[in-house]
Amino acid sequence: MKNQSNQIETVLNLFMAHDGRLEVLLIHKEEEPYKGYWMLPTSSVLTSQTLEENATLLLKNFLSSDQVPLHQNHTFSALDRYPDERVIGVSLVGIVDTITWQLNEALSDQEAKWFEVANLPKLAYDHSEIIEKSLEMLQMGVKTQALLTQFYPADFTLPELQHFLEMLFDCEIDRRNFRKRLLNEELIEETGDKEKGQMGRPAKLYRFKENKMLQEIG
Amino acid sequence: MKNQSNQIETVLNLFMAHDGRLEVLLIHKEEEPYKGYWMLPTSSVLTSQTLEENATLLLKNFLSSDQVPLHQNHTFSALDRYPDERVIGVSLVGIVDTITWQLNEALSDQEAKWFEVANLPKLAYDHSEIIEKSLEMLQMGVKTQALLTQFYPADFTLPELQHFLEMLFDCEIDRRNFRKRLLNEELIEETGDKEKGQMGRPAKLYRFKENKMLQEIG
DNA sequence: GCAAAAGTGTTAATGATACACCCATGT
DNA sequence: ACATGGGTGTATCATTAACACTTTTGC
Repeated sequence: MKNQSNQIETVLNLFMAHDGRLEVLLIHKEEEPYKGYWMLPTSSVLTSQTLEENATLLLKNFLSSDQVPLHQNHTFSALDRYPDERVIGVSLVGIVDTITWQLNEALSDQEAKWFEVANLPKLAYDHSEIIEKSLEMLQMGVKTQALLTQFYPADFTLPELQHFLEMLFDCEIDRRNFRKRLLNEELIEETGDKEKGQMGRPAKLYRFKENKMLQEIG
Repeated sequence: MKNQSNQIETVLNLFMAHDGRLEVLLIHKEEEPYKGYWMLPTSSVLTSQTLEENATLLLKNFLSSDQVPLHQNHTFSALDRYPDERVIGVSLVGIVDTITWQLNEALSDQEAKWFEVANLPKLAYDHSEIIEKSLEMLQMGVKTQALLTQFYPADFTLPELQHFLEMLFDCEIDRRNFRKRLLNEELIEETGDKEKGQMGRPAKLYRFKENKMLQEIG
């Protein structure tokens, strides 16, 4: 009972907001089991690493930056997670902002790709369930903590932000009230610049001012 | 890298609301390290168990009931959690209501005891940090999910409930507004009975009606 | 009848919702 | 000048916050 050993892995959920859409990074599985499926990146945890250290190393395989704060989520321990052995998976969620994001150039689209969350391919293992949980965490985090600023650290437009939230919470938000609220509560400020290259009137660019964040959306 | 093995334990956080106070179950450590300290119950996880199964077995050592739903919280992996080896600890939170609670009679006060959270003894390992995280989770859960009904499934008084929330969120709540809100939103109903044996006017007893729950407190 | 704690209503302020027209750009 | 999408203001409604006196019990 005392020296029972388990295999543990971290499961990395990297999310990005792209044009008001939510995307997740998946890699292509080249071997059985689940050959041809896509999956979240995973990595076995050594006894000399914390979960966060392990996942940060894993992250460096995919991004040019390792400055992505990771948020631990649920730990999955179902006996049939893997076909053969029991592997405990700890899910860690990272938010990649649109400025920092750079997929490692050594990786081809065949190997690793951003997928829109609303339109995922067949997923290996229990990764579909893991992503589901991560989405719940993102909703929670955007409401209560400052996760939104991690998606949009700077230079976002209000329509962009609005569409992102509408998608994440599957709801509709009134443009005028949304803008009014963010400005009245002095959460954001204009950068002075405007978006370019879109159709119609160009949108002003904003950034968040402080760390207080939206209390309720959706 | 593939067959790296880790030791995993569950860490059981049992909470109870008692007279509007929040209490946690601790056991007394009889051996080094941390001899004489108190700690949360823990149990090594076998490869044949899920975390929840393991913690449910652990729970049966302390309570006469095993009908306590467990809520998984954070997983702790710091390298120095234990003095000698690295043990990953998964924290699980259970809420014991005032009706179901029965400490296993084989246990003396020397072995296992409920402690008020505001007044804890010296804690072994990182259990102080673990309890801290659990409290955050309880706050969250009481706000958004129906965790409050798990603390008070039935026959509570409104002052009792109010004091519990005031303690948990470290805030003050107006009696009249609190009562009005719960009744207006039709969350609770009178049982018809009244509290007995207290000083002053006896309080009416209530129970929750449905599963919708308070949205915002504190 | 006195102390202790529970129960009750009204008003003011604040925040949320609903809604329609004008403005800046590219073609 | 027209199509596209972004920016703006006001009135109403709902929710929250503030506040003091009366009622029921035990002693």
